[in-house]
Amino acid sequence: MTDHILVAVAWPYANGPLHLGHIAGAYLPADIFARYNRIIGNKVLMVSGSDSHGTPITIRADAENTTPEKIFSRYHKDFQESWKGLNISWDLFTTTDTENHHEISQRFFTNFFNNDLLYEATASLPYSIKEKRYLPDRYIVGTCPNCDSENARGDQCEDCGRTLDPQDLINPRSITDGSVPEFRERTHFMFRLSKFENDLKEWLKDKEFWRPNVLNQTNGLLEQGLKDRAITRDLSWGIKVPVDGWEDRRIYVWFEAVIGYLSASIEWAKEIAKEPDKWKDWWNKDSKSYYFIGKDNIPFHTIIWPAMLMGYDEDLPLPHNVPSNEFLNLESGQFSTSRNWAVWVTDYLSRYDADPLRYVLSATMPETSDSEFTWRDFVRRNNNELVGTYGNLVHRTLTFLQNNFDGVVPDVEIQESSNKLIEESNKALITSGEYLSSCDFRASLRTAMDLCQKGNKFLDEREPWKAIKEDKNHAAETMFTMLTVISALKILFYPFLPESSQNLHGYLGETGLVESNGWELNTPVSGNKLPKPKPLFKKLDEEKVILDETQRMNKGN
RNA sequence: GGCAACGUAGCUCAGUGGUUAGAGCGGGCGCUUCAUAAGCGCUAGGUCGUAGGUUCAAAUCCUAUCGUUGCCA
Repeated sequence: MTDHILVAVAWPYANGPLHLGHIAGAYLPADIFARYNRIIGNKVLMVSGSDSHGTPITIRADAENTTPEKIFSRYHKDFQESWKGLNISWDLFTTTDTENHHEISQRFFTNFFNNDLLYEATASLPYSIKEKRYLPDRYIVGTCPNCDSENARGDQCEDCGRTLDPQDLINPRSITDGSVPEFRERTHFMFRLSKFENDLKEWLKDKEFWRPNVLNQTNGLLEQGLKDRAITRDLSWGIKVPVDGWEDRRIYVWFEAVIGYLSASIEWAKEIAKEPDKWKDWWNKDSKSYYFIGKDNIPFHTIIWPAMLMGYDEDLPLPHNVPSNEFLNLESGQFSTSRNWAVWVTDYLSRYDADPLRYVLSATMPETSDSEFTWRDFVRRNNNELVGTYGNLVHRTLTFLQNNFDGVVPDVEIQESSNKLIEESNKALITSGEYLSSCDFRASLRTAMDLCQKGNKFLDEREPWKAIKEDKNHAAETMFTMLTVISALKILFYPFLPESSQNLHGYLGETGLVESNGWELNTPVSGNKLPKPKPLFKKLDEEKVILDETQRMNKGN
């Protein structure tokens, strides 16, 4: 049966380039999941885009004396390059700065406005007399009332981590000109989030298959009770509030960014599929939507976005699963764009291949707790696991076939002991597929690696390099079995290592794309002559890589 | 301060009530040579953050506490 699967992935904030933490957290698992679903025959729509609004971007633009458009397009370009290099298989990666997205976001706003889901409320907000405008929270700095740090921001103190209001700050001042803001009463629109509490609780009842952190955190928030949220801000960069007299306000980013999942699907239908209604195939109750995000984003996808969907149109499907990941750390520290403690994707790709990174990040994916990327681990996994265990198994098999059988798949009768290994290969495909369906990516990858070890063991036991001298049929039968195992590995590793699998597909004498083969074991065809293979992966010099990369990081690139 | 997740071998991580707690890497020993000196086998190493409790039985459940992380105030 064909399912429609929406793979919705967090919208990266376009105020800095992508680093490995972003990839391990959301983009790689989403891509693995999308590739798996396509190869088993499901209809996948995978969308996201650059989040182009919000104050970090305007702050950066101010600091660099440029425009928000220039900032976000710079990083949008970096994102596009990263996706291409890493083989992230988007159907559409757009931005929130499209006419389409503005229009659909305003449609949500107007719909809520008309259905009494919005109301006006006043709050005391910082106003700059000098600039004659209200300032965003982040534009105010001052002394933290909690820890006395002198550079606390209006939304949060970086030193003690406490969340703040600009009014809490002692000696508040504007970051643009140092002037002291005046606090004035200002009216804004609020979204009646509290109204959806019971419906959300009801919806969550059958979600026991969600990851514990995601489910329990969501339930915890619902137990505490939901609060209505301000939906408009005093900004000039963003989506206009579609109400007369509100021309100088913008819709708050938290509200419009999540709408991107829907607006991007609509854009895809219009611009890419050229069938304007096609998006509906993924936005009805028979489809399933998966939201790949990092743990900092959980409430937006398990409470706010579902509430918005309920409020907007009850026929729209709520998230089926939100397999949020925890965080990836780098060499015992947190990834930090501002402190430049990161491995940037495009920079990585200028020195190394995509598949080793995809492998290492998959093997240490932070599915249940924060995990860690170290260069030593990267090189070791590349050399021992990819090159040594998987790559070498493939290479020793294929070169043996070239050297002793002229590269021709032998014609043999399969023996009992071989059947056992072939059965294992089939079992691996089933088990691994189940893991992928339930978003257990590490476990799926482990299943593939286990089969490699079984293959290596089989070769060692059969010793075809000895058999070839006395009993060529025996060696031939071993090789035929090994070719079968390798073709299973090609499929098992495909969602994780698409490039290597495609190469292996070719070395096994197949033409066309590996994903057209389906998630099943293909028996080699006797008599086929296979091309001369090349190693699937490159071995790296452990000490050299560590030295290089450590220097690079300490220099801050 | 509230909510939530996590804390298990040198390292990275599995393991949610039941025999002597597991894997991969790293260490030690041995075998093998088809292969990118890759592969296979054996072995050492842990009072499962701490303290109580429930149970015939707990890494696994409960309570407290410490630590890390995220969200919220």
